[in-house]
Amino acid sequence: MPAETSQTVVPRDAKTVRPAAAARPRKAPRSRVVGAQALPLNQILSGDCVERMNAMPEGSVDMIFADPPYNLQLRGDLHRPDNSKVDAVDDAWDRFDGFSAYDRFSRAWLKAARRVLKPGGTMWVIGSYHNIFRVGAALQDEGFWILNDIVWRKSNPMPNFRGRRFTNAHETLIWAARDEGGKYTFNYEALKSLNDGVQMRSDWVLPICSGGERLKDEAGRKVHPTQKPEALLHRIILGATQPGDVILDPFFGSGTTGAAARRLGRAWIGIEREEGYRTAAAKRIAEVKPYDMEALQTTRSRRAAPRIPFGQVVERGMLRPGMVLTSADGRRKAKLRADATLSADGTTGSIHQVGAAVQGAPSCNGWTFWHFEKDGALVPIDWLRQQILAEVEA
Amino acid sequence: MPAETSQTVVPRDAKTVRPAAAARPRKAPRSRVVGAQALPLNQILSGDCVERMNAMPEGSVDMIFADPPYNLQLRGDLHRPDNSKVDAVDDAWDRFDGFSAYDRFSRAWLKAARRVLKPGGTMWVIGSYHNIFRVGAALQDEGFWILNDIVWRKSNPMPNFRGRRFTNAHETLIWAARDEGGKYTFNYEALKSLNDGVQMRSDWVLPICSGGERLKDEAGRKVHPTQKPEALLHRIILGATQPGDVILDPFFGSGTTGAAARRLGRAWIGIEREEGYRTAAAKRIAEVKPYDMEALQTTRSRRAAPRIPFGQVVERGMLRPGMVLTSADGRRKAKLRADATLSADGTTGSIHQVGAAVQGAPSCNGWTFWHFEKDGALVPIDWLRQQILAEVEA
DNA sequence: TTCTGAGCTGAATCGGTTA
DNA sequence: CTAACCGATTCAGCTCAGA
Repeated sequence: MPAETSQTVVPRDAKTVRPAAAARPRKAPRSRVVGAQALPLNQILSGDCVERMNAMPEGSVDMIFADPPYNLQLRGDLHRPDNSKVDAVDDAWDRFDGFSAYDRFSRAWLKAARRVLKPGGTMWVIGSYHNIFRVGAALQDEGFWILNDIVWRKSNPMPNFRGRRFTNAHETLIWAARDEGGKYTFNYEALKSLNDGVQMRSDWVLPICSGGERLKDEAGRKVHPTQKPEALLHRIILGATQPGDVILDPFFGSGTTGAAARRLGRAWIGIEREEGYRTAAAKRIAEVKPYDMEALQTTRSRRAAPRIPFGQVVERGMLRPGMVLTSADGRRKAKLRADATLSADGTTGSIHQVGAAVQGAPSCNGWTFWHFEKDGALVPIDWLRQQILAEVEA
Repeated sequence: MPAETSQTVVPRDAKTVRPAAAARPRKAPRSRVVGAQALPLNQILSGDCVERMNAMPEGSVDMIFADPPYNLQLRGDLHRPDNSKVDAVDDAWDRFDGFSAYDRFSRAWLKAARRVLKPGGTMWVIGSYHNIFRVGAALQDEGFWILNDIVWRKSNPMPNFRGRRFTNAHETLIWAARDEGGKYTFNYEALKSLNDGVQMRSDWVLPICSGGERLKDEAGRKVHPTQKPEALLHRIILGATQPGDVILDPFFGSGTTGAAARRLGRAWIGIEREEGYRTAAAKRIAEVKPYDMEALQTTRSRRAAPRIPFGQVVERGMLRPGMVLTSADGRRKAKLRADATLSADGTTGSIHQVGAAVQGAPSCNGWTFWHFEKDGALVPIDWLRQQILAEVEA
């Protein structure tokens, strides 16, 4: 793709982006005139998102997805235990001069975003604990009405290498209506069928964006440090918009919103300051093949079988720290501790480790080896796991 | 339990609450004097939590768990599809006049809470999307340093009856240190054990409080509208405090924090305005049987083990100066000198420095990198340290 | 062609002690 | 206070080389 001379980037085949709603024209227009101003559809606008949004007609957009800078405030380098260096987010666009500067930034773009939303429009914002509380409070102050907060539980997050905190395994999304009482779009049935027939919950398990989906440059480096998975946008767009709706992303980045919107037959508008991101996003979106409407019906999410750690049995009070577990024949004994480890014969460790140790065996399935007394009989602790499993699955 | 005449509620057997740290007195005191003021331990204080906290000594509490009112502002009643009425949270204490009143309330109690925290203390706050963004922003403004946000994913949430939103299936906790850079308690290994040997993530799956754990009055009505499950507090207390630490809960409610603290051998202080809750909580906590001391011994991290200098290994003659140490694959070699330094490739220094140098790595744990030959096999020199440790510990 | 193991990577506010 | 130094710390999933 040649260097851009105009201010906006238009995918080569923008004309084939066809909103699917019957009432829409067959050929998607490059712009839709609303009031005196034109609405630039299926294009990536350059420049500052507040200025760009303020130049757009009021009340013209059905949904906004925003992935603003997180204000991470990282200090030094971080190395993995194998001494390799973590490629952290250190871009200039993520640096702010303290909370108040970040708050001013947030209020400015939120105000502009709210102005361009239709009365029944909704907004999605994603963030982490570094910024999401400030953004959430600011959007409430601006008059948005929160409908849900959604947790994106990452199936494959980066671990905590130093062992000083919990693995940061999720990000938070806020779904908000422009106004309290607004008649927003929520495709309850579509999401329910996406979720194997049970209503969609506020926690979504999805992998991070990696593999073939992750945009790379010629040298194999990631194009954007925080590219979002298209599956996340798929669920958001499917649940909160109708085919043909206009979706605006003021922090367009690698263009995931545009790619998912095009695939799902929605119109989109991106705003992005960095030319490199605009170029990569335009190329990416141009290569997207929109789904047949029919294909939308068949999408299903996989649900992995949950793993139940032994610790849950203890936390839930099903076994009491201090009590003694025994083997089936009652000859081996071990004492349960509050962190769900066992201690016996001077060794401590997991149910599996201690089970192996007391037998002098190389390995052991502690779930079936260790028993507790219930109503006068010895019952394997695996019975307790089955109770939890049945509850979690239900 | 009789109606209270005094201002505080003391469980009948408060004297048996015994902090487990060796340095503590055998009988837990009703109060601990710090400076000029007394710290009321294992008691439920009445009245306003801000006033009560301000009457406590500064820097006297190890951990705070706070479950503030959620500011739900429900409009009208909520009915299930079968027309039964949902017993919603609509108590007077949960209504605030708009966001600014709630923010003033939040800042007041956060400021008071931060004052009573020890320098290395941490605070946990739980909330939902109605209030957590405001509380999170306020605590950042007050100087708290967020360590993690944690998602409590409910395995059995109340479904969304109207089909207009996602099932609200989680609540959010914020874990924050009093100050940036504070040396907080985090029992990494204990939590890892609790999670089957993999590090604990920021998303926790736990059932809501129901069944026998849920406090009911004589008529079978729930005593408190938002009683938290004890499993949640078990994990928090086990992970973020030591036995004998003082845990404060300024919104004590049904006393889950006190019950879990007592069970886990921690001292606790509750503050609660409503007499009915105080009475129920005191009765509940009095019935809690603390775990054995032995069960409270949790898996210790290597960080907490006494430090053995490598020089001791040489001094004791376990390794002989002049011999050659190698990496696990045998490719890197270094010669041991009498002052317990190594020399290789022209560089000399500690086991760590030379290990890093021969690999060209930024750092290296020499204990696990360097090996010596024992009975024909390569053994890491850390094995020798373990021998000394076992001897020192015994 | 298919399997296996080594290697790499991801929005990260990721030490503590002694001199 | 800073600086030096010790030494603790990772999970899931994809890619690719080699069998």
